[in-house]
Amino acid sequence: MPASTQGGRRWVPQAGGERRRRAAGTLVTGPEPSPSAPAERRTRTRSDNFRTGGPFFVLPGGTRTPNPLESRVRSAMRIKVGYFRTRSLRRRLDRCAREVFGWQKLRPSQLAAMSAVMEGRDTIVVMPTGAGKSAVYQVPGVLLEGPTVVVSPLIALQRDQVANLARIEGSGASAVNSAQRARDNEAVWERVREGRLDFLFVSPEQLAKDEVVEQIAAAAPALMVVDEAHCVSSWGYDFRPDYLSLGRVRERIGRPPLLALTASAAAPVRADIVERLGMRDAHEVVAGFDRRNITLEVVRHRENTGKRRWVVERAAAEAKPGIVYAGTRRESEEYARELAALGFDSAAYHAGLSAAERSRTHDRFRDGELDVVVATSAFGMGIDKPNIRFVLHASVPGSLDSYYQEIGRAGRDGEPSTAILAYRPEDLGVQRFRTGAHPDPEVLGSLVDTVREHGGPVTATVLRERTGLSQTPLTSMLHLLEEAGAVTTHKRGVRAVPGARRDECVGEAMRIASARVDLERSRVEMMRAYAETNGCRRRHMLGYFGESLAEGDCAGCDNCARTQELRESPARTGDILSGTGPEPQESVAADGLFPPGTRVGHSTWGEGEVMSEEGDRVTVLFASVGYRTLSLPAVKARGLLTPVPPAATRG
DNA sequence: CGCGGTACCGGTATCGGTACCGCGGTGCAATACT
Repeated sequence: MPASTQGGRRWVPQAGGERRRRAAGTLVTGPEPSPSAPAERRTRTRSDNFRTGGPFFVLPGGTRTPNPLESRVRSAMRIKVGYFRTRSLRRRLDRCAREVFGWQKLRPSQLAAMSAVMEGRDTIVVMPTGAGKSAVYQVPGVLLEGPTVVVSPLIALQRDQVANLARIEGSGASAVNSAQRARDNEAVWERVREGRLDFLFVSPEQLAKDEVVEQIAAAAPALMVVDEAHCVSSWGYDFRPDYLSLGRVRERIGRPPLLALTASAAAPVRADIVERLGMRDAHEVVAGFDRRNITLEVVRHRENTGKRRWVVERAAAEAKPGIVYAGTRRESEEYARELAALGFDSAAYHAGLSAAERSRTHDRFRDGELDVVVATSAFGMGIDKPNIRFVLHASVPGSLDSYYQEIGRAGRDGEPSTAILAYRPEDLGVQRFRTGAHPDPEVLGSLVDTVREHGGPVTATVLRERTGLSQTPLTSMLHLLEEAGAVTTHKRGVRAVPGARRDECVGEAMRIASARVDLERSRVEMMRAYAETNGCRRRHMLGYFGESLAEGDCAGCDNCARTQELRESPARTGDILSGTGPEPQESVAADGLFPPGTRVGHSTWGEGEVMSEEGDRVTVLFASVGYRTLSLPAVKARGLLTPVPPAATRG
């Protein structure tokens, strides 16, 4: 054992700025790294040394011949080697978690994800808030030789993570961003060059700069992490396009394994992340979505004024603290004012407020000085307050992914909490608007012409002036045209692809855009279905994420509570059923003809995957058109869906 | 798509109805200015 066991403690950093990992040298496979040869480091950390023999004998002269014993030998070895490899790897991970981070026990899903990362596999992890997602890169980041690059969407988030890791003795973590002085950023690069940094936090925009990519490449990173990876899919196409270039960045920095982390992503979002980031043979770890201490409730409203009054009253009545999500900035301020008028400590939070005001609200909420924050979707990422008792949506979000993400901020302490949605079908209008319309082929065509006429590379600013388009639609259209092969983006601007046929490219761009808009709209429709279902909301939501819930296993939703109530007091059944309230549906046991995950084919919509079967309806996610819900009797009577053999299985 | 604000009109009302218009969410980084 090395000297690091002195004093009964391992992992103590040696004096003189020596890296902690050297003190714990036994945990690193292979010889000590030589500071003069940084590029060699990464190769030793992979588990190649565990690989077993190949399927060929190499004969003298270099000819290969199939190994007749190969399959038998290999399968026998795989069992043994695989077992020991897994066991020793897990022991290392467990030990590091315990001794470095002080976590007594890792969850099986955390271990599975970490093991995949340590083996050098591309991995996508979907874990609900509070399940320890960060640990999945932190532990391997300490064990692997070479820095870990973490792509994080918000500077505030980078700060939190750096501060978090700073508490770990001897671990080096820093961020590079525009909020820091140039001198401080340079000091970080200095530490990267000297190999004294374990974790480097950057935004996707930083990675759009050549000098940043080059410096990272020179450091031979061992792992690239994309935190809050749903941003790739939700922001990449229009709002923050640099998210779509992360796959290319990964190639340029030496193609380290890639780990994507998110709290909320249904099947099409996961598939989009994997594709956009260029992940190969991605290992998928999806932990349970069911947050059993959160009760689900939807209250339907007809009138807007009635709904607004109800929202204020409900927020006032709920146990504090809580978050109210509003659909617009203006509404968030109005609700905050009304709650304040009732004597509550409340504040609005949205992107239109000054940075100072936002961070003050954030801090006051964290420190328990606020009862309620009324926010737009700007509030959320990086909120890890454990005791949020309710999340009340005053307006319906644009997808169940967003909704799940937002209500997931409640009850991280495991105590009972409530997620309430004040639902008006009209509110879906603004969400449909936000999904974007099908682009106008004439606008696309003239954009191509404008780029062509310019000759050389043209910047987005110039294009905005020439076309009169604002940033978001322009970015979205340029991406479409790039995907369609009409233009390319360079450091210095957009350039036309020589020889590309204008009308064909516009047609192709229209096709891509239509598919995307259709998918987005079908996601809005899935949100509607959740709000309007008479069945178990929990089962409905879990089904959306591809998880099934046994009959009667709901941990609390308004519809199940209502059904229960009916069962216990049948005398009232008649009243309620004939009344004007929502009709409680007798839950019909699904007949299991199309269990979630089944691949099916449809004559018009092509291939799809069954998401959920509920009552007499089956919801299928089609590659071409997004989500569609079909009536089971019709499916059966007309043979609408045919089973398709599985294309690929989840890892 | 739906909402709120404004202009306009009828017929002469610090009114009431209607038509129309503009707006709606998310952040990085770099730049110009104090």
